[in-house]
Amino acid sequence: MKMHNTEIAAIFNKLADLLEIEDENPFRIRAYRNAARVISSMSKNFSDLVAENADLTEIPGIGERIAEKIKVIVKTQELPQLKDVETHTPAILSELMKIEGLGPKRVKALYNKLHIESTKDLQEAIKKGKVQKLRGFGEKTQQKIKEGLKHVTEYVKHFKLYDIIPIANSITAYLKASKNISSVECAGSYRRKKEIIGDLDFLAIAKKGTDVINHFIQFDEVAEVLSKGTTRSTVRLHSGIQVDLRVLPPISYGAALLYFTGSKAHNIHIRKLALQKKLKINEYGVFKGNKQIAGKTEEEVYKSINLPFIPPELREDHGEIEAAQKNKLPKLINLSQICGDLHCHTNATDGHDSLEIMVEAAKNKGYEYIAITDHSKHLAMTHGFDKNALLKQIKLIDRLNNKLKNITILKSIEVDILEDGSLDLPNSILKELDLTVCSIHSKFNLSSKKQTERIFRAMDNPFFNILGHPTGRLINKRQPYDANFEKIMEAAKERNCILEINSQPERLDFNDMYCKMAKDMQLKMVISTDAHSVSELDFMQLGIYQAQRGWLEASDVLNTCRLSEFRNLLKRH
DNA sequence: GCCGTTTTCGGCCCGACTGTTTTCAGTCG
Repeated sequence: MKMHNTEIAAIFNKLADLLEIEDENPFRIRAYRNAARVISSMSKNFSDLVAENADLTEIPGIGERIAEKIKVIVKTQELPQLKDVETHTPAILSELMKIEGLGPKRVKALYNKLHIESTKDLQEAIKKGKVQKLRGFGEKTQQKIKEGLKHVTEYVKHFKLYDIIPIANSITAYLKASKNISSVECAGSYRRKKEIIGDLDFLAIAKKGTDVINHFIQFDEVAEVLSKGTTRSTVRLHSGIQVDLRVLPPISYGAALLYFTGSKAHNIHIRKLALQKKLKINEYGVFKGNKQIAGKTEEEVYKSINLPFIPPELREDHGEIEAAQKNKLPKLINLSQICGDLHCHTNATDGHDSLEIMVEAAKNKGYEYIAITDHSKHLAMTHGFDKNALLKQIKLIDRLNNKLKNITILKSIEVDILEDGSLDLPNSILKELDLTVCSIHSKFNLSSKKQTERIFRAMDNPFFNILGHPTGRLINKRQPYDANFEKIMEAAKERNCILEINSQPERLDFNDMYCKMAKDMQLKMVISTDAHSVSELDFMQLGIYQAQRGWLEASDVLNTCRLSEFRNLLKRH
């Protein structure tokens, strides 16, 4: 069994939870949590790193001790130290820590005084009113834990960015309508454009906090007010998402925006740099002693520690601060640079709109080209094309291209990669096309070796151009298929094949880490929508966000090129 | 347990809100 990075990280997080309950050295605990974060955000698999005998201590946050532990975990699937801890602190207690309102101290008290080891024990103790009698707990705390217990299963879900956008917009509009508020920004992971959002963090600039907070909690969608002070409040909406609002004066706007945008790791790194310069950064500003020397804008804060502005999409402490220090931040790609969409379906297979309507919509977006990529026959449920159906579409496109002005339709297909790595249609027809998008839609469960070789073989076909949704993952639903994506990237580079960033909200595939890895390897990429209707052509923005998080510049993405150049870059040899 | 343009020892980001307390601990972000 190959351990995945998330599983290794989970072991360190669990160890950290249990040691926290045992009141261990908080810095050691922080080191474990930090390592867990680093491990889960690495694009390269630690099992492979260990197999290659790589020096893990070169990774920031991983020292000799943790490196040793990782090796043990990879080899034995467990960590003896965790087993030791579990002999006096049951592992299940780390589950209780996930309940809102319960931290290490309270979990410890519940375990020591009431022998509570499970959510069921906890429910019963609450029913009997035992919890509120514990020292330091009280009636309200017991009630809060009772509520927390309800939500632990109900709301332990994360929201896809696309689903959150309209919610964030409606809250922004609602807050902006208040005349007490001079500006509003949705910060947090939303501003960093993460694919998954846990909660929303709003920042409002106003002279008086109380009026703003009172306005906020009266928002229609608010189901429950979790906390409410003079400058800060937390609510839960009917949709289940938690929303924080923080109110600050204009002089702190930049510092606050930086602080609430995160990520936490980015902020910690920034603050450490400030300390080296004998400065203190908090959400109110940059301070020298007691004197505020910056904070009105984010630029000001960065400048105070000799850094240029760092775009929110990069703020993960994945090297952006070091890059900024060397003045080597990427010039991130943006939507206006896209010249065409290279993955679209029509109602000839499983799309909603006709070819003509899709093309017209692409033209209205100002695109110079659009590739029509209906499915191939293997996907029977989509009424995928056989050779004759594709031929018919090719002829239709030829006719349309003769009539159309200002846009060119590229003849294409999303052809299935079959189990043996062959493509679902013969080369005799593929050679008539301008390009192919080749994708896996079946047999997701092959072994890593077989899956990797399947894709190698597909890429060996001279008519293979773009690998569609390369990892096959569906956010919150399906893991990427087991394959060695680093080797696949190397193979793509050797063969001059292209990788797709699929902009469908539940795919966003490649993810940010693979994008960055592909950029570092100087691979060619395209950003496509996989649109099944006219409205889905708008998904391009989501793909752009993902590319920005992956540090991509226009020069990394082929569909920022004009048509003639794009055609040249498509050529395999 | 990690890390180093002040360090191989001695630091480790910083503040708001709540509830249970009579001055602060616990939790959260």
